[in-house]
Amino acid sequence: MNEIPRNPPRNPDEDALDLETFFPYQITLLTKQVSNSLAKTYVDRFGITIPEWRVMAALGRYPNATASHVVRHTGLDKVQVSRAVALLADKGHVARRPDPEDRRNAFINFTTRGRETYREIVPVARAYEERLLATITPEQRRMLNAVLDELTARAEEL
Amino acid sequence: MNEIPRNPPRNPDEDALDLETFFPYQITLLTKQVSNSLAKTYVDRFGITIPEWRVMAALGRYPNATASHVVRHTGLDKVQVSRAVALLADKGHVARRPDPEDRRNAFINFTTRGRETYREIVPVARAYEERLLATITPEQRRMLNAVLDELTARAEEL
DNA sequence: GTATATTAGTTTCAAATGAAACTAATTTCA
DNA sequence: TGAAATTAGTTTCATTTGAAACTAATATAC
Repeated sequence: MNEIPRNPPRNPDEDALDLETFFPYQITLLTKQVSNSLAKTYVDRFGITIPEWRVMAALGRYPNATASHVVRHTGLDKVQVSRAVALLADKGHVARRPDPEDRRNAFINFTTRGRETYREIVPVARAYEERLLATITPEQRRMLNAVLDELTARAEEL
Repeated sequence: MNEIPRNPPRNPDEDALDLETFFPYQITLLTKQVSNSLAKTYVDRFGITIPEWRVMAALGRYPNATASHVVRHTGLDKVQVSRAVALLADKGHVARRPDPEDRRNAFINFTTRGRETYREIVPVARAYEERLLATITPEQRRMLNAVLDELTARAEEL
């Protein structure tokens, strides 16, 4: 029989920190879980990565955006946006059109195919969120939403 | 004058998804912020990475742990633990002692120096968490804690 | 007007990541 | 027993990441 080694004794140090209740740890674990499931869904069902999905989400809201606009609306950095847009363009989901007024800019838009894919992904993303949040009350959802915004702003200050 | 390009028109698509209120997006942003600040603190002040800190946190709670125990208590995978432990050993923070009963196992423990470093980091980590959460009420903290646990369990199911 | 600085976006390079292969030790079972 | 399977932990390798360097275009300052 292959015995499972006993867990070592707990909390030898009075001031030991409990990782399980340490907020940065909790949120990191949850984010990893959520990102992995979503990434798998996006790749398996739509052949795109999370950065690509984020760019599409930004374009769904703010069409005819430049890469800089996408950066502002996705939390991705410019390198990630550049790469994600290039990949989406390869896949025929978006097209870039240079700005004749300032040729450093390029406006990014869905192709017909890209818009169709976007319209398929949105309900899938919403459904995932819905299932994830299904066990918490509407009141908790509101508070969670507000608290996350507050903490994100706070974290930027620190 | 270099004009800032206008933001493109908003919400052309009735069913467009708002990234800012999409839970997986919110939590990803917050986690990125928090991890980056903490990582910077740990590297600058203690010369260790987040995985190394997590291993130390696990050892503070569960001393004389094997790598498998550390995996269980940190949410890191075995590759990350193997590497983090190797780095901590190089830096003189931990030492490995083979289990004479089963020589596949090695017990990991703080060195004197490692324990001192751990005792310095804990209050810094707590202080960061405290400052981060300073603007939310104790009631919100409790709920946040409970909701994050609930959602992590839920995300594992999905 | 021309030189300098700035901006948009891309590419490069080095570090971080994690899946899969691997090594060594132990357990299982025929 | 001893061959096959399992387990602990490490190494390898391909991919992801982001900082910094770079290119091209435009704006600013002299």
